[in-house]
Amino acid sequence: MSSNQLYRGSLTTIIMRLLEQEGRMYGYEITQKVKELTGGTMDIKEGALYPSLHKLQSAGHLKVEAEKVENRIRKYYSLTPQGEKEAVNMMQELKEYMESMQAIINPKLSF
Amino acid sequence: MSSNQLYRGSLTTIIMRLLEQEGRMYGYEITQKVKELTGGTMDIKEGALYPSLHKLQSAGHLKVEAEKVENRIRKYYSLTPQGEKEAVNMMQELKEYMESMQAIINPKLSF
DNA sequence: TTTTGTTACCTAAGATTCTTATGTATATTT
DNA sequence: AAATATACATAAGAATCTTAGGTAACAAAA
Repeated sequence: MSSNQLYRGSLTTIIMRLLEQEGRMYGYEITQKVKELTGGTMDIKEGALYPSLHKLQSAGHLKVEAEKVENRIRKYYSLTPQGEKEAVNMMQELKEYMESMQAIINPKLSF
Repeated sequence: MSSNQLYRGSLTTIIMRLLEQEGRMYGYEITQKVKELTGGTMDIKEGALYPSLHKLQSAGHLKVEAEKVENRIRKYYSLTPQGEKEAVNMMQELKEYMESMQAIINPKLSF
């Protein structure tokens, strides 16, 4: 009981999961990847993304490397070892949340 | 694009869905039903539930009938006709959100 | 050539939605 | 007599979002 992220905080889970899969991404790339994967349904706002990245970084889950590409700065983020563990936890919590929602919206008939 | 409830607001969706299924429920009953359906994983807090019920009511999605049962007041909520429509919308949005999350955490291999 | 669009970062103000804490009251169980 | 369960409620604070703005480089269109 009680350990309920419920619906909030999916953005951090999305970030962590994408970095787990891709290894290394920069902020803008994350917004584009999410649009691509969801067929445009999800639109990560920069006003939400950048503060989230910074928070994950200061929590020690992400590390950052700035690079100049075509005369523009990119900040590449990747998981720290601690972040790898956290990513696993977040995925587990998301899974539980999804299963809980399924149980509510589509309950097993008890007979 | 842009129409993203994302993860927020699942509580209202849960309330609307349960009322769609059960027809008529009171607040405390909702908290117990959610615990039961999710095996205790989800614990709806009263501090979140009651304000949500009141908001849904003033939005015209719910109607309420107070009854005295065993010398205690219960407030039974049910969907208004407008609420029935809204419940369908919310379920559709939840479905899209769930599919989007699936697409992100478990992307189809493109080859 | 000026404006618009894309890439790429950022922050601040405000809105929304939650948790925690607290309160009232009745009934049952320990 | 005290604790637990039932049943409602609100307020303060925390967390997470949207909206709106800002900087800057480059490309394409008007």
